[in-house]
Amino acid sequence: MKVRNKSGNENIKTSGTSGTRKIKDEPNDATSRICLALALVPMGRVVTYGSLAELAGLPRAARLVGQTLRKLPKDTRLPWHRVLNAQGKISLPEPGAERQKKRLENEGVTLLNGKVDLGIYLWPKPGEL
DNA sequence: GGAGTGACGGATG
DNA sequence: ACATCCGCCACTC
Repeated sequence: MKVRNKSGNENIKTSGTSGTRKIKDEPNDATSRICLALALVPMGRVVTYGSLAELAGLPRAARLVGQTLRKLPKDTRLPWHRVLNAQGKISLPEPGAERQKKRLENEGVTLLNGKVDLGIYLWPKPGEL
């Protein structure tokens, strides 16, 4: 039996009571919801950090998305490569940027001059969700 | 409990 | 279109 969640089981605990949380914490922590929202992104489509945060119910927490993705394990099945910044460009420094680009093109996402046309690939489109 | 941080975003120059 | 600055939010030390 393989451990699909090496730490997944309770990987994201601690922060529950981080303090900033005033009333009760919601069913899921922010990090968890970001992962869930990310899992919904269909292949061949992309989302921006900001929109993903919003989809996760965390408007304005775009940076959180970045920090969260940063912590993702290498073997994660989440489509982290479908996340781009609001400019339609890859934010990842160097190491992963190339891999991300390759994966995107592999899914049919065309990068023009290193940029993706969000008007076409951004998910969800109005009325689509 | 407090300060620093970041795979961002939007406004400005 | 590009570079810079400031603001945001939750996480980490």
